[in-house]
Amino acid sequence: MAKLLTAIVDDHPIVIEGLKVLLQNEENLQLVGGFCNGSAILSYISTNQVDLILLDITLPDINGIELCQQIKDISIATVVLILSNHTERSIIMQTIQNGASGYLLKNSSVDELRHCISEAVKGNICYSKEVMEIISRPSKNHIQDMPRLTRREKEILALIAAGKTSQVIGQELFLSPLTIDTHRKNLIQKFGVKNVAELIMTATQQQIL
Amino acid sequence: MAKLLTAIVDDHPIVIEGLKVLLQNEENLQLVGGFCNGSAILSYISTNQVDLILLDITLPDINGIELCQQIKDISIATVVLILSNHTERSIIMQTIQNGASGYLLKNSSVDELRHCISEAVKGNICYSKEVMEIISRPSKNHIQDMPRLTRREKEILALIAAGKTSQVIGQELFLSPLTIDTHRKNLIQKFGVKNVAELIMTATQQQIL
DNA sequence: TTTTTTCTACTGATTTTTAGGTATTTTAAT
DNA sequence: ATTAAAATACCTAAAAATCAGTAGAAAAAA
Repeated sequence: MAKLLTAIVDDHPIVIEGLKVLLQNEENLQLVGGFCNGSAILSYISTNQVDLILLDITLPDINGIELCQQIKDISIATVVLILSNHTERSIIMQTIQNGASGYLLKNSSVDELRHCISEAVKGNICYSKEVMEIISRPSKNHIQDMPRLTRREKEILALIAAGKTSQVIGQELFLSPLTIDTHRKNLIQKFGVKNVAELIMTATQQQIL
Repeated sequence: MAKLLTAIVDDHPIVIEGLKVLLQNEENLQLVGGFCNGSAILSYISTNQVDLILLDITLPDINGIELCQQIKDISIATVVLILSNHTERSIIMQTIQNGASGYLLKNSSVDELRHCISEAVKGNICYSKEVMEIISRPSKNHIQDMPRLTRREKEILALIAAGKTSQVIGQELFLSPLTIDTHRKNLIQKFGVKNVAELIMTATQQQIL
């Protein structure tokens, strides 16, 4: 069996170097490189074969969730394993939805990493212990998932978070302030909150802002 | 010259392992261990000599900023170098105030890490390039430091973030709603924002909520 | 092409917040 | 013991947000 061509994508050089060393002794892995951003790995896989990618969510250019999708678009056979610090249920789910084969937190043990890699290349989906708990029994912080927001809603949410009133937002977007009020109302309803204070709080917790 | 006895404190095993390997070839360093939490390193240094500690801010038990102080209380000669992801000016300043000899972001290059270690053990304070920029020319996100909030203000800020109105907060704290309005006003003024939306946004960005 | 979703805009009433202040009491620090 | 800071509470008035609806036009999906 040929060695798995493996790439690491993480914005922390130290993590990349660390993972490289940790994995260089693995019998069935062949490291092809470490990448600090999304475009680097995308351009690499367009011309080179990569069997396995260890992918971080937080990257300087592209969001890891979308990057996952783009990787699978270019190379459907490449197995993507997420290695992230984000503990939000919705983020985990989105990555799997976008074709990832597993999700580990960075505080996973090295054994867990090894195990998940071997499961993932077998075609199974694999989570680290802690992630398994997050997706199984939703605890206090992970009760509600992120509501689906429309483009306009996201735009207006950001402007509200910047402290702008409906009047001002209306002027900026060339819309009636009454329209902004409607969006405001819909945002509050979608998030199931009582007012903007709670709205902004919830949205930031869910990484929307 | 004897080798520097060096410890790594980070809640990510992968980072610990990575740093270990990266530093094991350094001539003048002798790694004494990796620690996943604050109490582990504290109990270690009470009975063992440690010359240099690479310290993360986010830890499962104790906050790294306070841990830094506690380390220096036990062993004033131990050099502490912060290795963190937090880019908030106030956090950086607090660690230095608490006795740290330098601050690096985790996306620093390995060379920068080496350089900062050598500077720190010489007795100098050393920052990575990016951190230097944060503390030198405060950019958009780091303009204002965290204002000093009183106990009451923090308490009320949290209740506002939970979506409660002044009426409700007043009832809960057995205070006049007018008093809550005053605190609300003071919070908005202290943070230099226009309304609660921006207040909550700013407060979360500065890790106060 | 039809259906559904999103975006737009409105009415009217009510609640809440914000802006300008002032002022007394309590608590903490010197 | 004195000073400074924090916490309390109030007034007036304007601005903004929230609630509870409806509804047409545009865009996207089926």
